[in-house]
Amino acid sequence: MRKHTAGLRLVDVAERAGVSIATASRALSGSAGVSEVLAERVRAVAADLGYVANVHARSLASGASPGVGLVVHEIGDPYFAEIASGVLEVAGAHDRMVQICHTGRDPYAEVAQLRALVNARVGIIVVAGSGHLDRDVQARMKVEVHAFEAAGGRVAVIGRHPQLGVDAVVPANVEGGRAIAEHLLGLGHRRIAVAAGSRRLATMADRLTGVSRALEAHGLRLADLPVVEAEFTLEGGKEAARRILDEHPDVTAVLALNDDMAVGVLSVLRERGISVPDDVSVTGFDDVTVAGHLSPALTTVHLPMKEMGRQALELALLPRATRPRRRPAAQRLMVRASTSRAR
Amino acid sequence: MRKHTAGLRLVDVAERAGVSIATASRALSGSAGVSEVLAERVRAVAADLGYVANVHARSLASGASPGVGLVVHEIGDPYFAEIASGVLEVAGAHDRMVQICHTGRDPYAEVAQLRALVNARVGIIVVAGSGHLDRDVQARMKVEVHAFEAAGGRVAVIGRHPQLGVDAVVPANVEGGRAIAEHLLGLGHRRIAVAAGSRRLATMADRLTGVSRALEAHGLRLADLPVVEAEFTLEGGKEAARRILDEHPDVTAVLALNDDMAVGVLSVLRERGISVPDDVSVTGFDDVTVAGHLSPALTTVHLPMKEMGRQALELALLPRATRPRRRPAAQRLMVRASTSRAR
DNA sequence: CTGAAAGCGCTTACAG
DNA sequence: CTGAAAGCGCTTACAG
Repeated sequence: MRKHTAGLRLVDVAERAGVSIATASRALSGSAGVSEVLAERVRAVAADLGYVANVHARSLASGASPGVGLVVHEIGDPYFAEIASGVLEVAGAHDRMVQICHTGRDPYAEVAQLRALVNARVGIIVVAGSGHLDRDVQARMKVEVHAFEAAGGRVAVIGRHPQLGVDAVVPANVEGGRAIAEHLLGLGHRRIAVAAGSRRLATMADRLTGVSRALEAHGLRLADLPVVEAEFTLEGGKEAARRILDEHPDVTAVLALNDDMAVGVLSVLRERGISVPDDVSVTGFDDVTVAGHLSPALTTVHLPMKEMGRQALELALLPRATRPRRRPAAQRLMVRASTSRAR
Repeated sequence: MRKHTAGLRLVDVAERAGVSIATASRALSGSAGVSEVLAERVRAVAADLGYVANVHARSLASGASPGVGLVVHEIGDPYFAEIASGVLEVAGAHDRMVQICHTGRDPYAEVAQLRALVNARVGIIVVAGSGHLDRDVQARMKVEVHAFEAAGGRVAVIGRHPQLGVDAVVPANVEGGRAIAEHLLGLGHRRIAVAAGSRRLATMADRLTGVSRALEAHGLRLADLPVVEAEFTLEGGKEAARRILDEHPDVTAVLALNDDMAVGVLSVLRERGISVPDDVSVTGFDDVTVAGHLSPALTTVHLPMKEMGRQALELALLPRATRPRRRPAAQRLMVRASTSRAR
């Protein structure tokens, strides 16, 4: 904890400008009811002195806070780092600070972080992690979010959050899943294994739904394919790949449901001397910046993460609408070097 | 801005516990001078009610703030994202929120962000961006930092910040530069081009110093090599690579001074059909998570970014020492597939 | 050990 | 349009 020594206070600029602190306050916050002459004088004095209002005093007195809270699963992940970049960009343009929280992919940690943010009295919260399909998690999220909104807070989420009823930026996960699966099917792959994250995540469920639809269009069923669940990370991808290769050595393609996992898959394949794409094709999802520079360059589904971050904060900056807003984020199939015709 | 409706206040728990708010406050903050019986009763009531103190009121009254500010160049960069991950981890363990700021690599923006953080009344600031060699920038940084420290704030930096005199985590940039250059020289490379970021950054200067020393040990001089400056990013790497190839088509190795740039270099080389490492060897610096999974896997210098983030915050969490503390962070040469004997 | 009271630095009805 | 004053929700000397 830090002790402030007394800095410059509103009284100081008020005195110097020869007005009351009430007038000074109004002039500085730009509220109506001050003559332009006085307002201008006060502002000049403040600028001259380098005065900046104490956020805590201001927030306490007004009950309003300019802070924005950002909840991510793991900031070290490129997916979230790129989203955060977009959020920071917009926050900067609006002179707002962003407080960021990790959840470590634990849905209950997410609820706890949400509460911490509410307690920190931020005015806006952006939740970048995927929604969860677990009823209990949903219910808890809902409690926090509604309490926050009831108190005047604004929240926007990235991804589908069932039942939450807040403004959302929703990436085309279903379409992306379908597109990437179509791509593999079109190349003649039938023995496809899926490296997936937790199926309890809405994002995961949606991507799998897309994959399933593509399969059905080809007379196949997702249930007949090995779908290996692991952590939604590079390490998780490795683990999934090992299980896939051990249990289903005849697969011709591994469809990983995010790029991190795909990188892990590529890594295990390389270790085992299995050539990509000659022996096995591999795909990812997200198209993080490095995806096109991997070995081999990764065929994946592009999602505009940074733009999604920007849009989410922009939504949250808007006053609340009567019905939750929904901004779709388009996907785009990126065919690169990690896929080829089935052998 | 958000309007709070009245939440639970300290009075509420004090009343319910049958004590004064003074006692309640002391019990909850764990300060001495309350009987254990009362303290326990108050804590039980607070927990029961789900009471959490209003940070703004607390900060205003006590003059102390638990917030930590983190300044990075660009959170979308894996280097900074990984550092941020370490910072968030430690912050979480200490129940502190972190406010994060972008500088977009503009040193003056860095100074401005620092000031914003000071105004936001955080108690701790971690500066993750490299120090700058420009005198004017240094002086301004120093002013902000000292004002902050004088007011009781704690700051730690990552990287060398000349003249700043604060606790620092200092990566072995000189040694790393020397190691990576040694590696190339050992492979017989002599016509080496350097893809560098701004030489005004201390990090860059240090890495170049290391390179220079290695060269001298082989009777060469950095001044005789093409050192191309560009942005310290993937795009900058591309630009540098183009200039290097156009102006010095005979180089046998490109030594990029961070991984982002190296990725850009690899990308341009691929475009032009130049084989790595057969025609040209390429090296990076930092060893971001994906470096080992690039095409080809990148020979680079490993720096423990996440650990550096952790250590920086841990330093800042310590009370100020009489002399600034210095935690070195070791480098490690990672030889992978992007380098081979000079042709 | 406990409490009444002042004070942190602002904002905002309420008067004028 | 302007100002005196109350109040936001805490902490912390100061008394007892």
